[in-house]
Amino acid sequence: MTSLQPARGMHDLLPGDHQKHAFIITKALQIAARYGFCEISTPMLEFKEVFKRTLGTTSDIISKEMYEMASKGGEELVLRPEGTAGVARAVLSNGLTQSMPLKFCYTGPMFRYERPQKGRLRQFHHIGIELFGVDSALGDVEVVSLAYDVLKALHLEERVTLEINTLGDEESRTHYRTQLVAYLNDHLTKLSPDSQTRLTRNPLRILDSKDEGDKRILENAPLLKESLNTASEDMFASVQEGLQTLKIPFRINPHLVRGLDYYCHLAFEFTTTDLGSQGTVLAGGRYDGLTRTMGGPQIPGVGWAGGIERLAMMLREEDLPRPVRPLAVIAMEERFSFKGLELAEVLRQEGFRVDMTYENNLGKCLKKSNKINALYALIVGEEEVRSHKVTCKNLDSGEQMLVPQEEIGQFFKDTYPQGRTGHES
RNA sequence: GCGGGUGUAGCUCAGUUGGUUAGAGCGCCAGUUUGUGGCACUGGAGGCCGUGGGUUCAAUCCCCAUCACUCGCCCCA
Repeated sequence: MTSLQPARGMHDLLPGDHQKHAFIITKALQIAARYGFCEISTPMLEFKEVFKRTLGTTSDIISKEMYEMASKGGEELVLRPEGTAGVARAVLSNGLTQSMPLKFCYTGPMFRYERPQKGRLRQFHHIGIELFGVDSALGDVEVVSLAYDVLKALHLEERVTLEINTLGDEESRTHYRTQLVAYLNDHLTKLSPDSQTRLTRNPLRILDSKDEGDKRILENAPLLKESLNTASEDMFASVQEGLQTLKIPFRINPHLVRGLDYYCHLAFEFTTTDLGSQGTVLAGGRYDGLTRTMGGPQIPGVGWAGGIERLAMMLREEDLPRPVRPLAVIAMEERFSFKGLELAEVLRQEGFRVDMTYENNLGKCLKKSNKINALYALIVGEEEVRSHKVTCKNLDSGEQMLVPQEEIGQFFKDTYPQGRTGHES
């Protein structure tokens, strides 16, 4: 197949969007660092078991959305559909369990074989954090607070709603599941077909149903709240208290359920109405049972993942950092091109962004300089070379002056200090 | 995976109740200006009308299939 299209649900990230992604990632990592989280990377390919054991075989992700392949040695490998299980695996593989707590952040592509839609791709990108080894609500609060700070840094906090819920500990959840299943079984025939299958696979998910008939039945269903044991209740209360202390607005949504098996206690989602049906922009929760399901020791954990594409779609142009305006070098004749390149190199060493204009026609080159939004054009022609100077033209004001070539670095350091991107001083 | 919509120039979109050379705006290139840009004017390039098949004297238009995107469901970030 030689179609010139990318494979379904796979998108090229062109410079415009790439900048948005980079901006989101930079902000998130920066803020994560303030909370003491370190960046790690885990492989995109993992043994299938890593996800199968932990996410639950009934979840859609495991049952139908994984890109699977066999290695030459016959091992079952999959493209990772999410980040948490891989990070947890890395904790165990590398024997990091000795020094808790562990605070990690990560970013990278994830893969799910789903029907693509806006905000739902087959290869998409997550930015996520995981906190291991803290079983108190303090961890939950800190993790949510970190998420909130990231959204604030992206100027998104106003357009997003934080919903939280608790799934309780294992005891509470098991108790509740029995109650709920018993109740729903009485209304089995009136449930939507989707919910009828969910009843056996993942009954808690029915709480989240959008079907009107289901919603009516659920009005009288037993509440998870009533099945919580005191430990679970206290935990949830502390989380709320912590969020209130930090003035993070939230709403309790008793119907909020996470799809993956490893979640317990806190579940939360930041959602938006701006993105159609893919409204969840960042979500996570607590997963105390995860490492044990993997065959390791029991290590409590909380974390979240944000969908970079979804966040990027919400960004407004004015919230993005304005790119630094470059300097444009124009050689009037071909024989002066290397002179121009030499000047460019001096300025690049000083941290300026310098674009060569590549042609030898002044009018054309000035046009090109405008197009790349250059602030100055540096013109090197016969006169300049003879006098060892360079014409520096401000493209906003039209003013221009002759600057001695050996002073060019200092000249721009003085007149255009903001232009020195990435310069280490 | 289920149900609906869309696919015409680089982008946003007209259009043809089936009929010769398929249009606009923006963008791009060139000229007016061979050492001075943005504005303006003039000209130009660029489409197998998503792809494959069918009906027809004739298909960009009708039919079928397929691919991609999109909306809702499902699921999830």
